[in-house]
Amino acid sequence: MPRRPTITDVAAAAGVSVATVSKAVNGRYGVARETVDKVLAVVAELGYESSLIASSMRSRKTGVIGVLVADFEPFSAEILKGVGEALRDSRYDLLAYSGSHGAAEGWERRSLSRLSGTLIDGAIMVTPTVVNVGAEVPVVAIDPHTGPADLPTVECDSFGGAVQATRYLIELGHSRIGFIAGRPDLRSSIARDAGYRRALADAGIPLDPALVGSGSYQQDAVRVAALEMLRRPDRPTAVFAANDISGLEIVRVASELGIDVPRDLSVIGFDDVPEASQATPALSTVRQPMQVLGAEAVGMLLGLMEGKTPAVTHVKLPTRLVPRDTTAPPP
Amino acid sequence: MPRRPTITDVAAAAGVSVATVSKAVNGRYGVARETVDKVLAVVAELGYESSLIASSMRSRKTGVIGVLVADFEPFSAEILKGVGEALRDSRYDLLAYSGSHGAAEGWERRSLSRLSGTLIDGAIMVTPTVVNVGAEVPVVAIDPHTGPADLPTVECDSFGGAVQATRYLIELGHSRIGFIAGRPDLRSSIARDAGYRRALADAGIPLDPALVGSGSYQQDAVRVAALEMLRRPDRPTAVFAANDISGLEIVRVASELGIDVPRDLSVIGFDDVPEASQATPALSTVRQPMQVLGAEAVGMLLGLMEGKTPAVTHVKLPTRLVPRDTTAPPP
DNA sequence: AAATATCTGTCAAACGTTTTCAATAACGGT
DNA sequence: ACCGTTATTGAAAACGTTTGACAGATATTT
Repeated sequence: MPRRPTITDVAAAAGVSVATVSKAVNGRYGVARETVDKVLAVVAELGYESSLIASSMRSRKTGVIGVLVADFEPFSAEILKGVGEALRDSRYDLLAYSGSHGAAEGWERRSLSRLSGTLIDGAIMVTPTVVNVGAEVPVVAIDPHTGPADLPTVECDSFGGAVQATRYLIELGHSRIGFIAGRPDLRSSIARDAGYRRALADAGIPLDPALVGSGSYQQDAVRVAALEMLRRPDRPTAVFAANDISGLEIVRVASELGIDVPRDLSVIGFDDVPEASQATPALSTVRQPMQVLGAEAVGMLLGLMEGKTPAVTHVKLPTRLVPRDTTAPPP
Repeated sequence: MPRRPTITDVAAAAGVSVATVSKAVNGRYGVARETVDKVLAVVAELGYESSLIASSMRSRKTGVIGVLVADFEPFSAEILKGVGEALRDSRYDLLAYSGSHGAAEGWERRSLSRLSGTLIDGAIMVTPTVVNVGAEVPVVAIDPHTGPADLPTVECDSFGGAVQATRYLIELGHSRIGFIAGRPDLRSSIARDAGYRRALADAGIPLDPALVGSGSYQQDAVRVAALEMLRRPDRPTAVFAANDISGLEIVRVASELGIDVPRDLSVIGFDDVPEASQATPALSTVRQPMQVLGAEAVGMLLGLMEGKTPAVTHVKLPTRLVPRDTTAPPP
């Protein structure tokens, strides 16, 4: 059990004081060139690395950024990827913390308070319900579905994306366009609904309430809504789904009903989850640049951590239309 | 900026010494019942939480377990989920660290050495190439593709799973069964190959080298191999792919060649990635219980951390056959 | 009533750093 | 030779906690 060498060991081996070692290692001013070299040589030889704990203790900085995710699902994973990437060449480490499942109400706040100021220098929350944080460290929220509006936030332009998707269907020639909504309590979901209505209104197409189903982002709810909508004699020729999971389910339902996609029915989703491109036929959708979301959040957080109040505290990233094989002109 | 209260604040407010507070908070023996109550009341009132950093400093324990993942992809995410779940009711926190991408060779070792003994009490490695760790903390590897054999390891029974899959095809009545291999340098890949051969041998079916293609787990390599195999006049009636990605690609190739799956060709994969069940037709496969992998690793690691040398250092989890829509009796 | 055991609580020393400040050495200018 | 700079180094304090040794006070035994 070779004990990890401490700064004292290095100091002894190099014949200098610990203070000098510390300065040399951290590149502080006031150490002779040759002393630095000598110390560094010993450091290399002994394989010394300063203890994150001990240095944090003194300097009140841990060099760790915490990401709170509700769960390790694909969406969070993509964001984590982006965050990790963005952090790669900063001097920060990434601590991903999942409080998911059985956890009692309010775990976000508790986790945050437990970690903040003691283990992390800043936090990014990727949790649907964002807490009104009383944290001692800067916090940025990614795509919060609900929560206080004063928290610095990075999200996608759900409204714009929905307009884009709907308009695309309109431009293909569709005029009977259905919509499967998401969970009515989520901000993004509401925005997508609004975008759909706006695009319709812009094109002068009246909204037919019979073509709006509620899916709640849940597979069976979507199935029910889709079945009902597609069985109508005046069924839509195209459907916009508030997310890809819903979109894929609609395609499945259509195929069960013998409706050919995209010949008889166009379907477009939202998110561009990995499954969307894997499916057959590949789902047309609106891409959320999730990795960019993460990166953006990092940029914002780093700014906050340096004490500067950033000009913008609410970033909205543009979405991109990704036409694939489930959309075509109406029959 | 309300400074977070320290143990000193609590001690002052409760009119006792810091030592007593520490003992009360940590439930140590030797402090009167009513004193504990008094202290705890103050703690609650002030919202005191001990500094992870400071306590780690003294007690040499951080209460954090690190998971090193190569990348935040679905596979890792599932494992993280399992690990997080298993850690939920232990007193440990989870630190996920990704060293992916551009990182230079050997990042695993460096990250581990940087974190170990200073920020984490134990580590789980979910990296293809596992380092010959000189870490100061216990380490468990999950499904290492390569690396030293003396490291405690948790993995799936690739061999058994491959036997299962192949035997299943045989039982359906197939006898010309192809195999698309994975990367020849990975342990799991080799085991799947061996399992395939074993099942064939057990059934007295001679191995036809023409029916074994090398896919390397890469989409285009799989495509080439599959094309070649399926264009043969004596093409197989079933194919076992070393992983789902390969399996899905084979289905795709088959459909391009006008070969109906599963009527004219059965395909079975390995892993049960989310896409497998989403695809149409849904891919038959062999499921790796990834969340269980994570949980198992946690159990092992916790044991190691308590100093006990566990009876088994190499756990092999059973896989489960998941028949879906790409397998059927031969024509 | 004395001796001893049991219980509580406090003191002070660690843990490995960083950082401030004073001490020393070296140097150039007069 | 002396003094004022400047460059380099080391001593010591601080960060917030845990913990072992110890002292005082009660309670128990003889």
